[in-house]
Amino acid sequence: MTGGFNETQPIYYQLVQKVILQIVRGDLKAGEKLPSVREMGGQFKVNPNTVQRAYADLERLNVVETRRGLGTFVTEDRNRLTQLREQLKHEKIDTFIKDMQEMGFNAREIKDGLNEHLSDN
Amino acid sequence: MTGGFNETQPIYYQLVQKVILQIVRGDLKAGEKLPSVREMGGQFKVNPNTVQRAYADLERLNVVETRRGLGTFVTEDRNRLTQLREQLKHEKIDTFIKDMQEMGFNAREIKDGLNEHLSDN
Amino acid sequence: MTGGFNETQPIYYQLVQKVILQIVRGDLKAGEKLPSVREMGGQFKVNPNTVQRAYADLERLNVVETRRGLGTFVTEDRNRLTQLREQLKHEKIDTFIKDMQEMGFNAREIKDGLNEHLSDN
Amino acid sequence: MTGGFNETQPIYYQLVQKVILQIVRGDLKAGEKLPSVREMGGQFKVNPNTVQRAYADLERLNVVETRRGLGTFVTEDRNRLTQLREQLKHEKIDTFIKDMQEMGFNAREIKDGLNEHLSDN
DNA sequence: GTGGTCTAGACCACT
DNA sequence: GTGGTCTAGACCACA
Repeated sequence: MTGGFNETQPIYYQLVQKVILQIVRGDLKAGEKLPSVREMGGQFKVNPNTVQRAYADLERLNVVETRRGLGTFVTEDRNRLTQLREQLKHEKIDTFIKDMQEMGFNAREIKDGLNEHLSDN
Repeated sequence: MTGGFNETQPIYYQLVQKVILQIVRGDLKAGEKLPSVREMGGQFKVNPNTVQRAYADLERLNVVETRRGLGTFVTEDRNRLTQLREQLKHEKIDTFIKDMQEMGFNAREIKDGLNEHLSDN
Repeated sequence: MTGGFNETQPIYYQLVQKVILQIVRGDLKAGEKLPSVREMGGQFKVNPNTVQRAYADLERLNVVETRRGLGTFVTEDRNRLTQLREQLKHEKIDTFIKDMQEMGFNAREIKDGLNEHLSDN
Repeated sequence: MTGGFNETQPIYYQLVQKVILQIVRGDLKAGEKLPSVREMGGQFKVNPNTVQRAYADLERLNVVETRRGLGTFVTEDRNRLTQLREQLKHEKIDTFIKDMQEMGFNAREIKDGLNEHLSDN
């Protein structure tokens, strides 16, 4: 609504996903500082409280750490970060396979379909 | 996905997906009658208004037809149904590949990851 | 500040503790409905959003469940509830012992001290 | 305790507790000099103002004395120190018993639970 | 009426 | 300036 956000998911949750994606891609590295809640709020035309909520969720996931008066930082725990990447990869693949099988496609069709699309690029 | 979030998708949208899935799987065949709005409302403990909205969306997608006084039926247009199946397959695969690439995985890793998971079964 | 709350702990957290205590005592039983966020907000002279935050935390702890449009309920999972009671008991005892030992008291002194106080009642 | 909350206690208060603990344990003896405000500030990565406030509280409790130009010292009043130890012991035990009883445990359960944990060591 | 999300604006502790 | 908490008030989907 406000700044290029999808409608059905809550904004704070989209922010969570966005940051996780940046970390998994390596755009945000271990120990790196995230924008302040006010900065990111301005950037995405969103209330700082909404960003705050996203950061709180990220902290709950042990993906970021906040240091009082200093800011919010990607965790220094590199194990957590590689674990996160693997976890997301497996989840993504699992739900993809499950969805395809639910639609009635077998392993052969899934692989072939994937190969077609990958050679498109 | 990663945390304990409520399902954020609107219920009517979940119903749309559910019906489409049943059609694609062949559980609901061309011309077959869908449960009435009330029936399905009772079955899923959902307000009939919500079911109504889902059926309206399905009609907009040319997947079902409503016949006044008779009920709602899967379209007789079998081309539309096979087309639907192909369309969903391609969409699913496309977004899967896009998501994986966004996370920084290349074609090789995607294929390998998929093969691992498929051989699990 | 507003309604009989301790100063150093955030209000939402005090609410979390309060509800957990009521559950552990058995004042709130499995499946029982909690007051609505607006009700409890009025009762404790606190903003409904603050209550909302407390309820969200309780849900994260698998202690309550919310049902859309219906309200917030103590979980039906009785195992979780007895587990919670045991967990709190052990945590309480552990930190008590740890604190006493840090202050330089040995097991004998801790037991004796406790017995004195218990016979006071 | 039960969830992943930030430490909500003010830092100055944590310092007060820390010093009192050292005194009660005997790590800091009657008349002994405490680290200067700056030293302790550096040691715990805390603003000297915060340490200052902690020392002021300790002085109010008649646990330390500040001598201008010399520094801050544990009181020479040994009676005050033994009294402090007893006082803390009783407070600790009292609130422990009160908390356990609030959670619905009776004297028997409290004693038994304590004995289990003490024999663990 | 019920919970869920969001905004605007405020105050606090800490650096 | 930074995150953390809280309020007041609004809108939404759901029952």
